[in-house]
Amino acid sequence: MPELPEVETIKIGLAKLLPGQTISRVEHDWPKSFPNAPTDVENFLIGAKVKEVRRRAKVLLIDLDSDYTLMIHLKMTGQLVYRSEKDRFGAGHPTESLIGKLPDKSTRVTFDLSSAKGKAKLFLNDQRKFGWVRLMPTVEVPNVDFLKKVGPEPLEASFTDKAFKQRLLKRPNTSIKAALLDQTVIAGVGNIYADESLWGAKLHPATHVNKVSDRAFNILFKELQYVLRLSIEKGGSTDKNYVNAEGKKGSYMSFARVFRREGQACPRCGTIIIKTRVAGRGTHLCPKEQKFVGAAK
DNA sequence: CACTTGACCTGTCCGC
DNA sequence: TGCGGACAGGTCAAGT
Repeated sequence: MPELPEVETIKIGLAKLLPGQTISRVEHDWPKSFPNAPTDVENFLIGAKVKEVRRRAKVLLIDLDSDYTLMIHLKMTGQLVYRSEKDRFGAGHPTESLIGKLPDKSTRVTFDLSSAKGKAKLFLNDQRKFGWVRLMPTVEVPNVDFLKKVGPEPLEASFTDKAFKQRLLKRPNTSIKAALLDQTVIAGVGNIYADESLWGAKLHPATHVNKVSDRAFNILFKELQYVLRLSIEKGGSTDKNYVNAEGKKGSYMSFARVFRREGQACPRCGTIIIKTRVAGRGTHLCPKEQKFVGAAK
């Protein structure tokens, strides 16, 4: 569920909190959450100081002054929550907070941090255990399979409508929704923003890519950028358990037009929004405005 | 090769 | 109330 806007929101939060902090200890209770921890932690993690926090696609990168990087993928239910000692590591925030005392039963990895300002902890929580952290030399980051194959960032200024169309046409015979979700086509789009942008462009998610007109590509591009930017501004989407670096929810869901709004009125035409299945995913659409125009020839 | 489906997991919800 | 099964959806591996 963390998609581009959610991971970006966490990145913005951690970028204010982590740089300058030294990692003093790490614990993990689920080996798959931190596969290479045993071999590299002592030498390259403990005692290292955080230099910078970055994001690429849905991946978070925490660069350390040991020239190692923590690469983190939250997959579906991952949370990365920072608590300072002042917060007693878990009093919780009075408002907007989804989680209370930490660690909780979904905590998989705990990093202890220290700086001149005091002690803190960073918790990787993950109910479903799909997420992971890996430690690797910073220079190796670009060579990780996923990052070698992943497509361009949709909000980069250099990413144009022309490039958008070109990338999607890499998958001419699949549905436009499957192409949007394909991380090797474009980085960072998941189920929420695929549905939201397709509604914006009045495109049926099952429309085959080679049936999409130039005009529709251009509108879809603008709509995708719009929903991603709006969501970052609103702190992301909290559907079930997404929270930012401070444990707070994002509010995009109250601005969503179709996602999780089956049974409600389409904001443009009033038709009841339906939920169906496209590209193996739950898919929300307005059946009047998003007509299926036919499969590829 | 292009594309789709299943596995990885756990919590929640729905029907019986 | 309890219980089985479907469902949630990011990515990789396996299948068509």
